[in-house]
Amino acid sequence: MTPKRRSAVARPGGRAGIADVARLAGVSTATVSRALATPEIVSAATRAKVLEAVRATGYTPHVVAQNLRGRRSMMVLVVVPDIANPFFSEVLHGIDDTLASAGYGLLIGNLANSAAKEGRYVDVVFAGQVDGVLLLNGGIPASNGRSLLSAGVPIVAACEVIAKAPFPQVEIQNREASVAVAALLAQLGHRRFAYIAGPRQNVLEKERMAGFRKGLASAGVARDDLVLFDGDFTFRAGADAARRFMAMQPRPTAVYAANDEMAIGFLKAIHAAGMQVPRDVSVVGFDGIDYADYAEPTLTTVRQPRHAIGTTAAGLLIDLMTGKTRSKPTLSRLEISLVVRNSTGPAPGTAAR
Amino acid sequence: MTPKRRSAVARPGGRAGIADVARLAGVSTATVSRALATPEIVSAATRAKVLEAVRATGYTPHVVAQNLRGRRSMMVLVVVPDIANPFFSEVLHGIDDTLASAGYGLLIGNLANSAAKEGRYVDVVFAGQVDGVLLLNGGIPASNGRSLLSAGVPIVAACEVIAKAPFPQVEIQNREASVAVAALLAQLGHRRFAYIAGPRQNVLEKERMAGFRKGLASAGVARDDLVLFDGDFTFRAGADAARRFMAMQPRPTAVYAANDEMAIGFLKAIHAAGMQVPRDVSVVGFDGIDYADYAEPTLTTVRQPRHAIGTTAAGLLIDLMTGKTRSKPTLSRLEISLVVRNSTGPAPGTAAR
DNA sequence: CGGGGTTCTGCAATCGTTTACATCGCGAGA
DNA sequence: TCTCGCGATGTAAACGATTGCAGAACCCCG
Repeated sequence: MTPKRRSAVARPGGRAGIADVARLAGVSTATVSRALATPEIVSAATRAKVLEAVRATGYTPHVVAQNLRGRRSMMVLVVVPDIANPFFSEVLHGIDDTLASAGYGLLIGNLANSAAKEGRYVDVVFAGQVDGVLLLNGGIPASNGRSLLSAGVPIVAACEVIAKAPFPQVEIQNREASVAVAALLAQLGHRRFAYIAGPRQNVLEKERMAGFRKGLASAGVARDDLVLFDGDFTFRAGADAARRFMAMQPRPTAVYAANDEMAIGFLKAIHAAGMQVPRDVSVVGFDGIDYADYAEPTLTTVRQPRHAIGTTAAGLLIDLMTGKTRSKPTLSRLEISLVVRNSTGPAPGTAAR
Repeated sequence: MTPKRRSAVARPGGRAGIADVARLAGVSTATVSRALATPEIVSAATRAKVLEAVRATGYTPHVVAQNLRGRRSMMVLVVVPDIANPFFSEVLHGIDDTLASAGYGLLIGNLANSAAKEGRYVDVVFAGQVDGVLLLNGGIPASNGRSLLSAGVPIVAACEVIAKAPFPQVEIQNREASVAVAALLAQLGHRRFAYIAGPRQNVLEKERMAGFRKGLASAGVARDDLVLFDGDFTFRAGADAARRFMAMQPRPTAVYAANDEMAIGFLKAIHAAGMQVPRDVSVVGFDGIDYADYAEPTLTTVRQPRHAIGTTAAGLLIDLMTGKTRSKPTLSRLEISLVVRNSTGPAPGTAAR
């Protein structure tokens, strides 16, 4: 008889749908929907009936269906170079906090430092799976000719700024911080320097190196008195630099690394070779990861507001997604602070002041 | 005239839909769908026409709509205690690798060590937003009375095993490893020990402590010769333990920490107080995070196959989601290895052998 | 008692796909 | 020639919600 009959409480196999609730409450599905989405427009009596039925059935709206109709997914894609990097994981944390409290879910696009995966995430965006994208990778991903830009989805970039990008970006004062590092070291009496670089095409790297150069120049240091080591932001790169450093004669007395991991790798290797920090050489890092305060000796570094970078970027994206603002190429610059710890000291042969 | 007419190529405002493709190719939407999903059942000529139209329109299937019809979301929720923890981020990496290559997206549920957020993620699951859940937090989340278990979604747990859970789990040999640590230390001549614990209710903590106790007992160490420090898996907890350690007289000669971060925090604080490792005290950690090899001295630790934990768990979940297997309470145990580095040495007063 | 305005509710279209079922055309076997 | 079978395609009903529109019920007032 009753064709397509469903149990009044819940379908045998699955979850309760809005129709089940409607039937139990004796109203239409439209009313159920309204009772939940805009309670003020249904009568108190009806609302009570519906809520009771919702309770009885254990109904939860099916988000996928809501999204389809509403043409939104309440989901944000975050493209991150390396999820295992402690710097990014803290930024992610900030992003998650802000997004979650606005009701958005976080879809993680981990590049694992292999740019080839970018295409996959572009497809995700074109497939309408997300309402916005947060780029932490310093580039605009593309997939067989389609740029992410043409997907018509709000975008915000953070950490690694993208030149001429038509959307808001959040960055920190890389250059200013590096100038300050140079000033600190010069003031301690250092005259010969080394710099452990990140990947050369990386924006952060360029800014940090440029700032360091500029700071040294203002301190009257000759260009020749700065030696460069190549690196890739890993512990190992720092250790490798240390080996090359040890082979030099005379050696620089102060080393600035483009991030903390390389600085710590350097510290470790230099120690193993029998040198003392900061007696023989001063070392400065960048980022302010937790571990920097537990290195031996504790690392002087530039502390980035990692959590704030995340919340700021996420906030900008939410404004874009909700239509509160329109996408414009703006640049938010967050302040950083130089935290001086025990890996820096007076240059060898200088009287402690 | 033509009611509801759409541009033949793409709607002015938005993306091309399957109807646009169908119109351009001169076939029905059903055929377009089939040409893309099951190419072998459409004629070669039609297939070519459709593919050409797809190219011309730049059509990408709308995943949300596909999901609605297919009653799947191709999305997995991972509940992780703390995304910023380097241990978990590497596990996540493994999970991501496996899931991504099977076409699943990764939805991150970061607890940020505040269990209150659990409820939110349970709701996500009940809302049909994910096809499966990966639990790394050692508990089954619930939201106002509804347990995740009743959501009818495949679940796999990893890292922190959940007692009597009705689904597959992946863990490592915590107990065996701790026995091995005890044996190593005893063999080095140590007789008085300290253990820096994790949160007492944590399963890993219980296993590690139990194993250590067992190992010490087999080595003939009296129960009184083990002192316990409380901790919570952070650097700071290790440093705090060190302060209490320094105040003791006589002091233990070997310290085992339930994870690497605490071991490194301990190392650091002990050093700052003027003691030498391993001359005055030996230290062992657990996890094998990258930092451990860059601590001063390099840390002896138990290395977990973090990436493999992730891939294994994800693999089990995929089997469940695709119906290849049915959920059963199984336990996969992954091997770990003891990596002996420079933070361990003969007990003070023992002749180096 | 009728008219006009609220307030609440229901009907049905809609979002963009997939897919069960029906249909069509065509070649082959009877 | 009729029928059967089969491959290729189209039609339309899902999937599970939201929402524009219109109708019903009610209230207030003249």
